[in-house]
Amino acid sequence: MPAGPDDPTPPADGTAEPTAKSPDLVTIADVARHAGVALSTVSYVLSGKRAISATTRNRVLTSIRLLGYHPNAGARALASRRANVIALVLPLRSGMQVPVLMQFAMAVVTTARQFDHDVLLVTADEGPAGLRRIAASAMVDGILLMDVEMHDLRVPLLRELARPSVLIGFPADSTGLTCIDLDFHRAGEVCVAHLAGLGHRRIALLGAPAAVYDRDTGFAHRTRAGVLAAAERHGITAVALPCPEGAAAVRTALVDLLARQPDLTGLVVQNEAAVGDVLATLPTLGRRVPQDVSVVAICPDQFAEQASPRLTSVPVPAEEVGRQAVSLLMRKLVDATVPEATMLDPHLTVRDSTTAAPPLP
Amino acid sequence: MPAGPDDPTPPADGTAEPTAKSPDLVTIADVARHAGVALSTVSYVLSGKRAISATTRNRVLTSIRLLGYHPNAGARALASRRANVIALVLPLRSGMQVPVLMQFAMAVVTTARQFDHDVLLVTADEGPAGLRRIAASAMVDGILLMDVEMHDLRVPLLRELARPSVLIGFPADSTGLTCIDLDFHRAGEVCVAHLAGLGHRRIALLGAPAAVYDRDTGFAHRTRAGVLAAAERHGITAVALPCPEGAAAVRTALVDLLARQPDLTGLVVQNEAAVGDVLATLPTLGRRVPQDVSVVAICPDQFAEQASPRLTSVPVPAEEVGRQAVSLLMRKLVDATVPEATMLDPHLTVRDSTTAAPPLP
DNA sequence: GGCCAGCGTCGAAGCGCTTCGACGATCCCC
DNA sequence: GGGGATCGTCGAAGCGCTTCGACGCTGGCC
Repeated sequence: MPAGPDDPTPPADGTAEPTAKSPDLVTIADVARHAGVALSTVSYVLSGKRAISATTRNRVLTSIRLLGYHPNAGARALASRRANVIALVLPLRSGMQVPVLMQFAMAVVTTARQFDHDVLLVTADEGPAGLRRIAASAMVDGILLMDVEMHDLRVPLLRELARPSVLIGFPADSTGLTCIDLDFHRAGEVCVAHLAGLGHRRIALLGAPAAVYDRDTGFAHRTRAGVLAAAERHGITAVALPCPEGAAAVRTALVDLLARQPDLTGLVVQNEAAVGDVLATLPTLGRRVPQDVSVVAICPDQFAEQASPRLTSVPVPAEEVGRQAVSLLMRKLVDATVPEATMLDPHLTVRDSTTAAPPLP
Repeated sequence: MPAGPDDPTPPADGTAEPTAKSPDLVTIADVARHAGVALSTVSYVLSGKRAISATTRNRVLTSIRLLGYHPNAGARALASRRANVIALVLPLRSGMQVPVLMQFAMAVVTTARQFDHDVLLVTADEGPAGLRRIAASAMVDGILLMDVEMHDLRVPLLRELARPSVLIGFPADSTGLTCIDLDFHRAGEVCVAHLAGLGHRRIALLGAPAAVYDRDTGFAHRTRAGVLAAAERHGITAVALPCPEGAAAVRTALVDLLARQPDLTGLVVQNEAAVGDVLATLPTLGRRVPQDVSVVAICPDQFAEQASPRLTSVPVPAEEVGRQAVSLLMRKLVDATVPEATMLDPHLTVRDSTTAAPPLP
């Protein structure tokens, strides 16, 4: 038991038996009494909002430790009008983008804790009403919204909500909002530039499943736009197709694609759930990777490393986005002004799945 | 004027149209005044803890709607000693089991909302101290703990914590605790029984990555025990190996396995992240699935359906576990007694990856 | 030596809600 | 027709904390 995990200083006192069963029953009043100071003094020790002499502070801190005091969150929220909790709104549908989502969520929780905040998990299926409830009940101080669509119903609500929020992803109109994301337009361009630099002249983008485009999800559209723009600029031809998930569906999609573009030599894949199957299927269609077809993926590094061959990729920096999103939100909570738009630069890592274009037949 | 962002103007009574934007400023007192009843009456309308005449109730409800009233969560928690929030403790490490985790988390949130509770997301990296903090601060009414290890430090803490909890997974000693999980021992047995029934005499289990066994994670050990026990009972030989993730690592593992067991015809795979690669690699090692080797997976249905060939599998019923875990916790919150152990029955779905054993050479 | 500044501490007033006991009105039954 | 049982409503007392104004001290300065 003395293996206390992050207890600043465990029971300093030989005999003390503060472990007592009594759970949340120790209040600030108990601490004050035990330390022989006023209740408000304990509060000021905890918040640091007024100067307290070192002597008093130590006495209070000792009592706190001895009694195992933890401030009651509800009372604190009520009195201070700060819950020290932020909401993280995730899309309900599981399946798509899951590992990235998870990485992101974990980064959010970890970072929030560093700011002494907790995270309330909210699913998108409650829609705008859910946001309103969470905000109006003063349950959270701020809101982090993921998987924002271009024409998201929740966006106008957020604007009027009078609670700070940060969006992951960009809606069509982001004025007055704080948004952050990877710069997917540039990510698309970077992939194409890499392929073009290797001499590829006919390429394709295999993107998210069709449903994601239909839902008007920003990142998918932006990547496609980036790919097509860069292709035009480099004077190479590119087609962009959605890409389903599941080995069989991927095969069908590839067969289709190769029928349309038999002399295709470069592929950009933005679908982490499908990229493994793409790699496994291409050889069975007579296309070795990278000798016949070079593949660039937009996916988490972890996937790219584990694939075979290891994938040249532009990683989605989920952790970085999570961290920065929380930081932005925290700055807004203490009402610093923050930039409206933060676009993270894409970085392409060259691995084994791309090489110089084969000589023209 | 009603556009005032956080104008403390209370409904001036009479003619005032308090619909205003003012966010969390409408309190139960405003509602009471607007409806012309006592504050406590509004509270009783909301909680239903005392009879209220239909007339009064409707008047109050109308006022609530008109004013856009939402109870302040902090005040409610303070007064009622119930936060209406449960904690969901997830393992920090992303990567492993991610889609199952996500499915599970979503089911938890959705179910909790049906019970009018919200979910606080906690990562395991704060360890026991984090649990203690969450519980002692009365921030949550109950705790859901995932990814329990056999000898989990948090388990003894939970026992003494005086806050209801439900564990997903079984620690070595689960007395006094409420636990729920798929019955992995039987899941292992069911897989073996299926293969044995098809005439397979030499099989193997490819399990979780070695780290998971080293961490003493219950489900991995239990499945292995179930597989080995059933194999013995059926008089067939079985070996159990951990299975790494990533296409290249999977290939190595398979090559090893086939070197050790060249006449192997049945495979149980309990590693959703690797099963795709297993299927893709076996043919390249001269083993067609299912003609030469039958494969049964323990993985989410979604994976099994999308694989090629479609996998005979025992699904991990993540949603069901999530739902039931929340239900158990809710029952404990109103202090009903609940069963200590809930083991969900495994169900094997036959698809295209298993078939009768090839004739002996 | 007396005065004015902090400094450190205290007491009390809420924050918005739940809940308990009280108290008129009804209603029913004998 | 009167007495006791509801029924519906109200007022007030907290829940545990933050924060504001007040106040006694100490110390530097003229």
